[in-house]
Amino acid sequence: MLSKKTKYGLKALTYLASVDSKEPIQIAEIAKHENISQKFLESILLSLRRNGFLGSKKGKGGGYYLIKDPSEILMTTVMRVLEGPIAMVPCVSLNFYEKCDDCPDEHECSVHKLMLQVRDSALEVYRSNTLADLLE
Amino acid sequence: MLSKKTKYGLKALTYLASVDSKEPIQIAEIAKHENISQKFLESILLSLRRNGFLGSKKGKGGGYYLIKDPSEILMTTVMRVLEGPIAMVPCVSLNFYEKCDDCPDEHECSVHKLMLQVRDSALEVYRSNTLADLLE
DNA sequence: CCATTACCCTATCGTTTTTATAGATTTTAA
DNA sequence: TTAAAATCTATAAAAACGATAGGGTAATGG
Repeated sequence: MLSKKTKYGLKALTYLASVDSKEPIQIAEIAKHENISQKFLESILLSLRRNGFLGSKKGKGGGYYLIKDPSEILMTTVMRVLEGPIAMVPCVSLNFYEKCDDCPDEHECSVHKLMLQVRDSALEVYRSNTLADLLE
Repeated sequence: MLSKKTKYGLKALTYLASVDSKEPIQIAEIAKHENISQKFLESILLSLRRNGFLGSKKGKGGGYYLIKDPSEILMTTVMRVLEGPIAMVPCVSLNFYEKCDDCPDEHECSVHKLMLQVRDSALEVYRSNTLADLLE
């Protein structure tokens, strides 16, 4: 299951991209427009800022804004920041690899074999989609 | 993340297919061979039986056995029974559809759009793999 | 009858997710 | 300089879920 964090994060990014304004957009506006808990969204936007997707401005007239062009924001990086590993099992993860403690040999493991294919197919989707692609 | 239930279930199915015996295999043997908690495996095998993948025999010499040929066991059906929906979001699920309560219109939703592609790509993998394919 | 093994129900523990609460800090506008 | 508007920070509560254990019941074979 996709976490709400990721879902809300994607929606917020999409909204910011659709508004296409250089002016910062306030959290409250995004939350209202996307039916999201404002406080929850607050922490999501914060992590998106820390990871280089968003810029922010404090005080009156402040808010969040996209730092890069939507066509340069790949879904692979967004997903990894919001959702974590793209692989369904750590032993097939490119960026979050971890050995299974119950598996003596990965190369003999049927689960490994299947999940490798699933990872690759998901990766291809994320790689071929930017934020701009989700807009229209 | 893939749940351990699914992981263990797949491993158990693979083991039963690899043994290729008409004789029932005991839970304890599967659990030991795959390093799985026996009690947990118990409930997993039970649900696999209830869903038509396995047969069982009680008492001395009892155990579980495959009811169909491994080449006829599609990963789509296995995954749906063990893991649930293949889609990451209910609003793009074929077998477990549910409307999002925060989304006024699915067709306008960027998350929907992306997750539709992810679902289709995963589906293609699961459809093209049977239990027999995981064996070798 | 007795040992073995699957079946079934329930409780528990731990983790993660989601949301809520409360305030601190920074910036801007007047 | 002051007040308001907004982001930032920390905490924790609540809910959901995952994984596992315990103990008893039912069937089966010898």
